Amino acid sequence: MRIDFAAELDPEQYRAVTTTEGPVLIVAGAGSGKTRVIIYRIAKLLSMGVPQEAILALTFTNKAAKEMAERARTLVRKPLRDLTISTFHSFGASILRKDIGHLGWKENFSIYDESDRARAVKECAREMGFSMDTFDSWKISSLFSALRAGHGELAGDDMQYRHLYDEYRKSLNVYNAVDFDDLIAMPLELFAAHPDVAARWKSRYRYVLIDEFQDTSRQQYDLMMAICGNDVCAVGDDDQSIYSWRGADFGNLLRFERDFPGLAEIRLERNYRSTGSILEAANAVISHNAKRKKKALWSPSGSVGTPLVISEHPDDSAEAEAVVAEMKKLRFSEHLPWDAFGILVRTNAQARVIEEALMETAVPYRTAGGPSFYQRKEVRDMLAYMRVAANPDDDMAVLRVLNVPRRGIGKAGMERLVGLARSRNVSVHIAGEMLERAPDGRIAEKLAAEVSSFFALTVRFRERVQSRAAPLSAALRDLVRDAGYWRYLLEEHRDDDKAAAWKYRNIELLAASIERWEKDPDTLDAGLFAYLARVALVTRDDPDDEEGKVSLLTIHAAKGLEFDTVFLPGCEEGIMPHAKSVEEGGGDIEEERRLFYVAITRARKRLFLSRCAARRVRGGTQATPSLPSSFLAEIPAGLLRGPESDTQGKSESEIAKDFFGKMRTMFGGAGPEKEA
DNA sequence: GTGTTTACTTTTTTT
DNA sequence: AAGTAAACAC
Repeated sequence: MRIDFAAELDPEQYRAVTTTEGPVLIVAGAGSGKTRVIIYRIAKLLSMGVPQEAILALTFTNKAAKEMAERARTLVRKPLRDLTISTFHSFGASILRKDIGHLGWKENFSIYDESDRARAVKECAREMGFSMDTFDSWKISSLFSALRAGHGELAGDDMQYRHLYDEYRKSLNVYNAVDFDDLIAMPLELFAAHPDVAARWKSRYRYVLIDEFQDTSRQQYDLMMAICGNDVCAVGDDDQSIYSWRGADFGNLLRFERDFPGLAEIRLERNYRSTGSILEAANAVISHNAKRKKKALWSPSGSVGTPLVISEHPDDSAEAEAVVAEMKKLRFSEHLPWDAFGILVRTNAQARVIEEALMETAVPYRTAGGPSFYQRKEVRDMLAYMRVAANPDDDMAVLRVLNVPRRGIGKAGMERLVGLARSRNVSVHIAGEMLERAPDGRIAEKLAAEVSSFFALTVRFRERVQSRAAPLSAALRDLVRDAGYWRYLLEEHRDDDKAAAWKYRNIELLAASIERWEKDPDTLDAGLFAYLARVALVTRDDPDDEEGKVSLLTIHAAKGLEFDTVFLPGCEEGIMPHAKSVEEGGGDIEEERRLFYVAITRARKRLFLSRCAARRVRGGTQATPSLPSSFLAEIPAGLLRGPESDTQGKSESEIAKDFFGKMRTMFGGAGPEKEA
């Protein structure tokens, strides 16, 4: 590895990379080469002879972790198998994987996502006799999540759930499961109760690097402090803090300065990404925030670029069509590939209309919104089978597939089992065994037999995988057959076998992706548990940057990315800033502004802002017409211009298309689509 | 015990 | 609009 650090980095970056000893805080503005600095820093450490296993880099999203690992490998040009680059949550999971025994869980614990969590909370509530018709398990379970993550508290009406919370926590232990928040909270508990274990982890990592530091929560900060020594480097930008709703606390920047008084603070304000107009707009907008470290991005190239374009539309589908039309125009006039465009939305719901427009015009696109592949019913069923195999006490998984395909265990049977389990404070698996040993009557006997044949299926699966008789993917394919799942799909969709085939295909895709993962040389542990831990933490598909496609993303998902041209539809009061953040109490307008800032700074050359008066909201049209976002007024007028007049620079067919587009929005309902 | 109909809410953002 | 959960019929 030969890297000329001084030549490949600017002076501030160079300092950030080479200040390897002692605490460092890097305040890195948008587009200042933050990821680059981290990658080079890792390379620097390795070039100094630091062993890979002594380096820990923590990021916030799977996507960032993956990208960082890939870029580091490319730069260093050798495999980095012993380097730890992971998210806080998966790092927490790996700590628990080794040492959860100290806390009274078993190593084969399951990781619950929010739907498992909500369901578990619901079970507990039912058990405790809450009236289920008014009980909102999603709401309560996210309250519990906040509680566990160390923000939010039980107050007022919510006090009644205190006992329920305790019950929920107990039930997780019975299920031998932990939830997302436990992945951070439990390692902290572990370290507090077992200093020897803490010392072992701490001694392993000599150099610790934290990315997106502004998005870390207080607990994550504590976890960092438990692991790191004095050679710790935090990289962040308070202006890009957009996760406070899940406990991110950019007060950690101040805390860090206080906890490491002698730290070196390095500021990266040189922006290599955007034109002068875009930077000026971004700086102007963010300067309205009172709570921030003062800084200003500047462009070393000094190019001004084109003004930002703002346009208004009668409704959201007209807005979507305008975005598509503009892209087609630029693609032609500037020879831009599709992947030069990013369409950034505040909410996933906004993406729908745009997706329709893209599909209609056959524009290739990728999206990170919407439920992930792993959320699909048939895929979740398969994962549930695997989870039961790994951890038979995982009741949420058991209840999901115990009668899928139908085994004649209906509502009554389920209630019987769950009732028995709850009364003895054991999992359904154990309850099934108890029933088998001491059945009372014919029905119980039959029930017990069915339950045990279900578990036998999963045990067989586990044994094959663990004895390495078959790789996971092959074992899964067999399981689909042995469980009769394929036949079940056919029966479920008797009237359209297309749907059945589609679902079967998804299962095949799952098996194929497992196979790929198993064969990947970077997979250190191709075991069942490792796989499940991995997929549990993937809540969203990170679309592998497919080339040649427009990106349609939420602003949150777009953080860290950049595009030649960015579209920002929905610049309306209520969307951006979002209504939920404007209303009384917990709302945080500054965070919304940061979100707007993040969106603006994704653009390299062109930025198109748009808004519309009427938006379609679940069926009907929105009650009151929307007003323009108050953030728009914060952009200096000199940087903005309106859309070009309709006919300018357009081909005849485009003009014609526009004409029909207008007709459609004026009269509605022209064409095959139905009107709400 | 299972299949069908009806009532109803929903996610702001993500690990 | 869509998808789920509960209510209802078989």
